[in-house]
Amino acid sequence: DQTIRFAVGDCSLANVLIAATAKGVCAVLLGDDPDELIDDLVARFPNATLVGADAGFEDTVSKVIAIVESPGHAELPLDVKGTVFQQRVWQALGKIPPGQTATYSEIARAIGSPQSARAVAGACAANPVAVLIPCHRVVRKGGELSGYRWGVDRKRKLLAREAKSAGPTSKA
DNA sequence: TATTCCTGTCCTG
DNA sequence: CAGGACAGGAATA
Repeated sequence: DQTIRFAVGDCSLANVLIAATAKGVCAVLLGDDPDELIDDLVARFPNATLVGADAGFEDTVSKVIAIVESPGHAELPLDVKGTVFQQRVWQALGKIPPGQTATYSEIARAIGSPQSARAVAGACAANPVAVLIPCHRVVRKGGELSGYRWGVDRKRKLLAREAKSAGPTSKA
C-alpha cells in the first residue's frame, strides 16, 4: 500500500493528470475530462491512498507538462511497475530519440523476442506513464498509426510536434 | 487476398 | 483453469 499524490493540469493537447509516489512519477494520464482521468487513476491503483497535490508537487507537475509540450526536454524519476516483459519494452521505448519512431517488431527484436510484436503492443497499451515512456513513438510497420491508448489523433499530434521540434532534417 | 499461427496480458466464464 | 480479445506481423494456401 502506498500514498500517491496527484494533480490535474492541462497542455495544448488535453488535460493531464500527474501522479507520483515518494519514489517518482507513477502515472501520467491524458484525457478531455479531469474526472475521467481521476477515475482512471483510481482504477489503476485501487489499493493506494490518493492525496491532492501538496507544496512542492507543482514543480513535478510543471516538469511533466514541459516534457509533454516539448519531449526530450528532461527526465524525471519514474516509479512504474509491471511484468518483466513490460519493463523490458518500456526500457526499449525510452531509447527512441524524440522525433523518431520505431515499429512494434523492432521493439520486439530489441528485447529479444522477435515474434512478440503483438505482445509488445500490449505492453505499450499497459504503459501508465504517457509521453514520459514514449509509447506514442511506436507505430505499425509501414509507418501507419494503428492505435493509441489515449487516442490515435493525440498520438498523431504528438508525433507531428516532435518531428517538427527535432528538426525537419529528414530528406529536406 | 484470406487464413492461421505466434506472443504476453488481461478479462470473462 | 480454459477461452477469447488486443495498438502486430510473418508465413502459408
